[in-house]
Amino acid sequence: MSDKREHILIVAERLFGERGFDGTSVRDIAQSAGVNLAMISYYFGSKEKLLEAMIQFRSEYTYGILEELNKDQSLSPWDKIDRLVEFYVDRILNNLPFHNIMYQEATAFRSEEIKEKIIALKMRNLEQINKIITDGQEKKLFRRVDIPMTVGTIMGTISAYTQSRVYSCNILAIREDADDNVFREKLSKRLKAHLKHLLRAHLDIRNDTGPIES
Amino acid sequence: MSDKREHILIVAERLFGERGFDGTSVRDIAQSAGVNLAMISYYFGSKEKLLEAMIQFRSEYTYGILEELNKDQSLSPWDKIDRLVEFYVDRILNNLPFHNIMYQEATAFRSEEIKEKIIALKMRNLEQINKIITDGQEKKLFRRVDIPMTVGTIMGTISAYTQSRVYSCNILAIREDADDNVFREKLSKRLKAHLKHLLRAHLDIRNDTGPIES
DNA sequence: ATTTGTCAATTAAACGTTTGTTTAATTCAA
DNA sequence: TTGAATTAAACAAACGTTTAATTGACAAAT
Repeated sequence: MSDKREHILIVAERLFGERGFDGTSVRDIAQSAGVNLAMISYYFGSKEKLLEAMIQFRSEYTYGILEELNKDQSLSPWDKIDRLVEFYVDRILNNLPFHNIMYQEATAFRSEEIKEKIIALKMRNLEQINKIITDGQEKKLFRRVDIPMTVGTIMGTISAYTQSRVYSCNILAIREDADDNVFREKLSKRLKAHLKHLLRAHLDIRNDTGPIES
Repeated sequence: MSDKREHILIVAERLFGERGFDGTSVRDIAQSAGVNLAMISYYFGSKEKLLEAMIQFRSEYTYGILEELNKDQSLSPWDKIDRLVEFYVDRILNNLPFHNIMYQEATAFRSEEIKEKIIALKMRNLEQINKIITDGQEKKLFRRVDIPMTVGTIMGTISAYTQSRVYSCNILAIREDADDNVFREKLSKRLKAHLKHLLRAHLDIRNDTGPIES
């Protein structure tokens, strides 16, 4: 992929993430990327094809990481859960614009092709996490839980704090105009701790106790 | 509020939820609502003001429910958690378009006024849930957890399954073109069961056990 | 070594739509 | 008869895309 093409993709990713797909014009992208307006059509064919190319680009970039984690025989299921949490929090916080686009696009109408790509991506990830949890169940470490819903909890919790920076800054008790790295660092720590804590209680087979004392 | 004004709001809500704010034109709204194009400006002033009016409308509609739940002395903290889950799942699933708008708008750039309104709404809800959980902690039923993050987990888990119908249908193992009521019913049951299960393990003070057996 | 040919890269300009909003005239009810 | 409700038409601006002309680099031919 040529440097210029990739550069356009990265700029567009940031803009889409900030202002949404419809909220970003081809002219905005061209100007921010420092290229002529016509180059977007020249390289990608259309604005929508650009979005498809972006998803493709990022998918390839991520590919295989979950699979590697799964194959690693030296890690216990509990280790893998911790690694999973760390991986997802880091991955999402370090690619906020792209993640926001995926979130927006999954909801909005848009082309069927794009929707299918996003869903295929989700399904593939779900499959890998499914393996980790069922492995833990077979080893009598995890109790029986609703696995797809648990995945939704992980992703949803992270997303709840990445979609609105102002809200998150309120929760984290930092200034809204705080440095991006400070924001990411604080949110990352908080999310990882909470999710590990949550999943430990949720998955631990020893917590299959009787009814609640109320 | 006049009937026609309200009717426009409801129609716009559905369209915004389906196609996004930018993806819906004023002409789309006018046509779907069966009113003249100029009536939107006449009633609301502008498309953006319409969105503000919509948020106001729905906020008033919800107002007080969480507060009532909180005040109810006859319910134990565990009861309140269950009620909370049921309330939120029902509330969101029965107002999917509006909820999707709130999600989209919180991320996208848009006007500061709208963002502030959404955040104020979130903060108010957080405050109520905070009361429920701290009450449970004082009564030695709940352990110490990260409360804002826990709220994020509840909202995020629900949102993860409301933003993409196709994905959710895959998980629920139903046809994508299934009846809306069937979809809502199935998803509602699944989400409520998972969230109650999850929160029980997460909050129960008896689960403050030692290190994990790995 | 210089010229020529070729094709991709790049440009400014224009295309036809669609956008949100406004205008000015008309309808309608009180 | 007064004022709100409603309408069709028009507005300028912004949109995504296309066009046609120009530039630039590099291989082939002289």
